[in-house]
Amino acid sequence: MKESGTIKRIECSNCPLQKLNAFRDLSTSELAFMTDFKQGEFSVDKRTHVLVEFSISPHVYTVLSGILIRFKTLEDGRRQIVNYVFPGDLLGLQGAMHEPLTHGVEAMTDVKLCVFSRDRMIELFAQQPKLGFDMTWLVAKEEAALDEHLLALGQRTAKERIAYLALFLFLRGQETGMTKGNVLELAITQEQIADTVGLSLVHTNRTLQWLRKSGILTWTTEKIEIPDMPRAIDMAQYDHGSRSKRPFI
Amino acid sequence: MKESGTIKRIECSNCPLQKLNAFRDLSTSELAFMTDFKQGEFSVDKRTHVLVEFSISPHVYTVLSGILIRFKTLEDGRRQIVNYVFPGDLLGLQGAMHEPLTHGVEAMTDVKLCVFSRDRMIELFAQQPKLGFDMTWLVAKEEAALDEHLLALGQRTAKERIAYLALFLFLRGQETGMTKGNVLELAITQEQIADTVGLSLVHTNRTLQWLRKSGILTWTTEKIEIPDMPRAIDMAQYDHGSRSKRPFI
DNA sequence: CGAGCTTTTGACGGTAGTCAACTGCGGTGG
DNA sequence: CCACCGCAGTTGACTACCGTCAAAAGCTCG
Repeated sequence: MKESGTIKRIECSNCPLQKLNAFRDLSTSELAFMTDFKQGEFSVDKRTHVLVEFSISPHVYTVLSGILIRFKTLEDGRRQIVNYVFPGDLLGLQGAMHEPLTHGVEAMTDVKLCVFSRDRMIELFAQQPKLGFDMTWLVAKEEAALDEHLLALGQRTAKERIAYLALFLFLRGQETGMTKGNVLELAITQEQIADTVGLSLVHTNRTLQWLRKSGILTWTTEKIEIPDMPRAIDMAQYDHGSRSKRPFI
Repeated sequence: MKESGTIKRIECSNCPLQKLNAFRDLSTSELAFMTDFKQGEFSVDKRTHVLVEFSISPHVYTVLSGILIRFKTLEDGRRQIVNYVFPGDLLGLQGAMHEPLTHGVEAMTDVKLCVFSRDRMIELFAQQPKLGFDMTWLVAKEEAALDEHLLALGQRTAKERIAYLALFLFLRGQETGMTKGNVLELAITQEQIADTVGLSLVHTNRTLQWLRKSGILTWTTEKIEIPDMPRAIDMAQYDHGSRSKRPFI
């Protein structure tokens, strides 16, 4: 559990996310506001714990690059990964101002974050209503993703769940330009997969082998490869849903 | 699947939710704005489908009274109830303006809703930034609840899950003044419970009997009774979390 | 080379799903 | 009036999916 990070400032007008066509364009006024509003950048190494469950954080973040996990734990140590955080997503937006976090966040890859002050959040809503609106939209988008995860955990079988998760990660990676062909390079352990889909490590391993042998998808420690997309979608009962442009902050 | 409803207008300053101490007080300016912003009220009967999955809705709602469920379905008919909607909660806030809904909503009791125009939502953010901020907070609050549900489905056993759900419903009912002592009157079928916790109907039934015989909680068709609260909390590994005042719209 | 982590394999047991039938209750209509 | 129906809850028998325990095999790294 390393601790690391540096703070520096770059122009929002050069924000790398602007280039991705999954995100809407910001006006010059919005860009100017964001450049001022932003406190700086924060680079964290892989495996760093960015936010600690039950602690209080004065910051809100936006992901510039990299992937993180959000998770919750039970007293006896059982852990549930509740979602994966991709570039453009918000981080640490808890209900109230000074409440303890209800989940932890850990970087799965090296990550760059934009840092904002939690206390100044209201300024964004006051001065740039459209950005405030977008923020609500972003949170609502994540809520919709959690609905999907709940559907997976509650109704899908082991094979379906893992195929669903592979597709979910692959497609989100694709949106943010992290895929090459039908493969997403992402270091993930089988224990993390197990903690996401609510299966034991052993059963997760066996299910992964089954999916591999069936030719539907190959999921190794360092990458997800989906050679037979139609069959994967079928196996996962995956609903594409609408993939309109996301707002971003 | 009845269809019913009436539209009428009442003053937001008389909003019954204001009286509950789970909600923050609105300023007179905010109340004035809301009274204008609100399109009217919508009364729906128990069992009515308020929002239909995959359809497009021009409205956003707030719950004045009653309880509803949000659910998603798989093509083969499997259904997952993703959350319960209580007074003060938002309804139908999808990401974009004109995207099809990703979940359906059904009234579990007779319900009164406040109706707002989806297209005019941006006005709320522009004219009452604090309300816009509150709206984001509300969505974030629900997201936190979904995180909890995911933890339950992914990590908890059958007994724990059902105890968790009973507590969750009871406590939310308590917040909104719907409980009497240690009982919440709420008509719910075992099939609905099963579809929430991701267990089969038969196993749900057996688990309910086990919890009843153990004296932890009695959950019948028409009410939830929790005679032994400490043991229920222990069984569910329930984390109270912070119960600060919610914003409301 | 050994330490530690991740993946893999085997054996066994238990929790939970499926199938099917039966009960109890309220509503409806012959 | 009561037979009949539909719905919700309950029960039994059987199955199987998945969890647990344990150990071994691969890997990376110091």
